[in-house]
Amino acid sequence: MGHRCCGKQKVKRGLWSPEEDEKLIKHITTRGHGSWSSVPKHAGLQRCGKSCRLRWINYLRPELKRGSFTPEEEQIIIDVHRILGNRWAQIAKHLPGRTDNEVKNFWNSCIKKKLMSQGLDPKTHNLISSHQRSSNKIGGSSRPQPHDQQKPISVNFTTVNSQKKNCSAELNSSSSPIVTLYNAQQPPMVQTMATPPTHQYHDDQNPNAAWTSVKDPTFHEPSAESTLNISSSSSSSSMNLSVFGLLDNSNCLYAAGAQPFEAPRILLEGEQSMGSEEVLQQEKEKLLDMEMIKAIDQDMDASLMESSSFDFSFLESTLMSTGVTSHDLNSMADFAWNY
DNA sequence: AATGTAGACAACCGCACATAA
DNA sequence: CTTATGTGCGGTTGTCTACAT
Repeated sequence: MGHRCCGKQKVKRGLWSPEEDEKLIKHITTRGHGSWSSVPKHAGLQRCGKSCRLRWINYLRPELKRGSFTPEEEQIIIDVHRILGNRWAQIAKHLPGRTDNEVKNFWNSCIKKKLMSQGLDPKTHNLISSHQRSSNKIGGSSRPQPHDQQKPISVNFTTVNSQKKNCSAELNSSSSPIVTLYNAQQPPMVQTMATPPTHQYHDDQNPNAAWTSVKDPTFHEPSAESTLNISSSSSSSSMNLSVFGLLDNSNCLYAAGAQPFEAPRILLEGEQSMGSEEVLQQEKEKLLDMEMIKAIDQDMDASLMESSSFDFSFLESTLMSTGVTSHDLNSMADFAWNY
């Protein structure tokens, strides 16, 4: 039987036998994989190189962590997915010992359903309108959601229990922030959250140490004045500008590949113009943002706003280099506004 | 007990990209 | 510059198992 990637050779397909596994492990541990296409020949396997590579990466590698996902891992997957979308390989990099395939399967079989049962679109992490849900049959449930027509809406990730025995990674009420989400059909709005975001920390020196959730010290309680409406004509992009630092705290919207665009600054009632020190501080922050945007710009073309063509791995490395880790993404993505 | 169904996971397929010839 | 080859990735399909009818 032929195989597309191996041409004429007849190769075995389907599940791997323990004997095949043994051969592959023996070969790779003693000689390394080198060129994957030559592995089957040298290891005495009737498989294609691609299949050997996949088997090794997804199943046989010694550093792989087996077993159910922990609640912390699940939270990381949700957080990173909110930013990166279906970039499973990138998401898996945040979870040592997990493979992209494993993450993808876990997402499709478990997390996706949880989100949908909460009325959230697993693609955008936004609330699904009742119309969308009934027409798309998302979640398979027609249970009406009282908040469908509202925005913004606070959704607590702790409300849904696992329906399957294997979904061991329950969302943890103590570590899950209340996230403010917006109906994608409504004009975007930036609003502070009802509760402070939490950051999760982990002792890098001690991999076995438990994750701890800490309230974001920079969080300020919402005030009536802090709600800000932003209108836009763009309708297709789902990019979260706040995540990218494209919108800074002085209403400065940064366009890709262009100089920052200073939106008209309207003083709120009772607000006083800033002193020179405040201005300096804001300029400093703006510069930091610009540094990051400049770095991103180097790797982005004019189609930045098409999320499909955006280099997320570069963004990630940029975020990392500025000290932002995946565990900080909770608070970053909490101000999700999509259009 | 037999059959159907859904979920979990493993594996495959096709495409895109990088690099060497 | 073009072509061939290898690798990585995301989407999809296949298989096994547990549970329901």
